Amino acid sequence: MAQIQKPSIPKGTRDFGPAEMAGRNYIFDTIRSVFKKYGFNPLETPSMENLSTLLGKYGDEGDKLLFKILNSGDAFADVEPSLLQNSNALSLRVCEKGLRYDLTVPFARYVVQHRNDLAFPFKRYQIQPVWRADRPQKGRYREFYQCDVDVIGSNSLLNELELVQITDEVFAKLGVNVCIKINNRKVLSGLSQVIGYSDKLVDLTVAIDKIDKIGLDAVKAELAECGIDEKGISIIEPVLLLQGTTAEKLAAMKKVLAPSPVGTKGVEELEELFGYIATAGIRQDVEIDLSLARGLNYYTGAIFEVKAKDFAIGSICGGGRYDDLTGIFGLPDMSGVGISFGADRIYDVLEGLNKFPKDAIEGSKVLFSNMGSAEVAYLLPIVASLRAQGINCEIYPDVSKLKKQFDYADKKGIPYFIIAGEQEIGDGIVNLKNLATGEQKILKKEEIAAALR
RNA sequence: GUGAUUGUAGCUCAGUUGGUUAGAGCGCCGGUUUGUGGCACCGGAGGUCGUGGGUUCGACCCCCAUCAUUCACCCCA
Repeated sequence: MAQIQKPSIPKGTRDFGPAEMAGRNYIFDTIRSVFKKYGFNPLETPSMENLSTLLGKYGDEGDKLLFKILNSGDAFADVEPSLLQNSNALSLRVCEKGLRYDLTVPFARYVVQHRNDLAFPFKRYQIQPVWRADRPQKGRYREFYQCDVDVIGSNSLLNELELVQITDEVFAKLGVNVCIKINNRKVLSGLSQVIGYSDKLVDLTVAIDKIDKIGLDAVKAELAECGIDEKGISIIEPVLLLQGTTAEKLAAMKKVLAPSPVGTKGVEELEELFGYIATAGIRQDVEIDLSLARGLNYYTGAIFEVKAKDFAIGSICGGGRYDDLTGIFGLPDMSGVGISFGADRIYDVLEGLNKFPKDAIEGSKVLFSNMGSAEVAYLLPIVASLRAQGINCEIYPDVSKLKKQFDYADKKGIPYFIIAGEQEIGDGIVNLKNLATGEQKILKKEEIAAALR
């Protein structure tokens, strides 16, 4: 034992034992049930995609975080020696596949490939793991699950509303208070136009996204570093500091963005969406957050982010509208919008706030003792009959001391234990013990099922 | 990719200016109780102190390297 290296799993990956799986399935089931309720259908795509499908969709930063898969066979067979100096070019030469980085891009690829078979607007949900070669830390894993809902082929902002409703309902069911933050990329574009730096949109969004973390002054410094002049910064500043009601925020933004048609469109979209939201009876907090930018390159309209109010772990959902994602794959004019629930972070939130229901583990209801072959023969038909009635139960497989069998039941959290030895067999009965109270009952075979309900 | 942090029993951790057989709690196994668990008491197994070098009469402790861990930044679920 000491000689052998302890086995391990790769950095940023995890095993999920029975206890974790109970919690995870509770989350997946809850989310899935809401997705279905809104008319979304399931989709699964392969773990790996062609690298060409993935590259360039997530920005430079995202490209670096892609897990690439070495070609099978002798991948390096015909590699020119000069390539060995350039790891970037080399990796493209020897890897033609990569692990999926999110579920949205594979979804867009799927839609383009199957465009003739789909009914549009196409609504699908997808719950699968994704992989990112990030350095792991709290709430960040290299393999984690996303639960995506997307509608593609409709420009209506009712779709955005539906995503807000879904988010609202999911977190109501999970018992978590969240804040749903909404922004619009067009507003950000408009902002960059208004200050005369429409080419600096990405720098602008990256900088103002940080305002919560590093503060106004640091953001201004970063903007200046990007080459934006004082006049531009002074135009942006009041917008970043917007306070008050949604209506007040919208009015102020409208004013600033008036010179920009795109920006004005963005404000109008926000207005319309918040108009819907006001009438939809949303219970969770929903607010406009201009500092919300989101790095993913493909968003063009609404942007969503959800944070837990009572637990610090970064965002637990993110999404937005993308007008051109399918265009990259050769199908233009197909706008989509979606949101992704981060199941692993939601798990951490539920655990941190102690919000998992107590009965999440659906293990055996009763354990049957094993006191020998005659006793087992007597019990097996009873076991089978309970199972036929939908009661989870098991029989201890080895003949051993009752202490050991009791311990086993305790550890697995099985609430009842049935003892049947010579005495019981003779009388055609069974001894049912409630392990929590210690109470014991003598029951006829037919009475067992009723006693367990 | 950048900056830190930690690495001693299955788990959580002690280990005094470097000194002989490296400790505790929990867990595990056995016994008190050969058909009645949780409690209690008694006993036991289990570690080449992450790995590889170096300094030293002597290293868990100091130095270097390496791997792993955790956290923060970047970015994100």
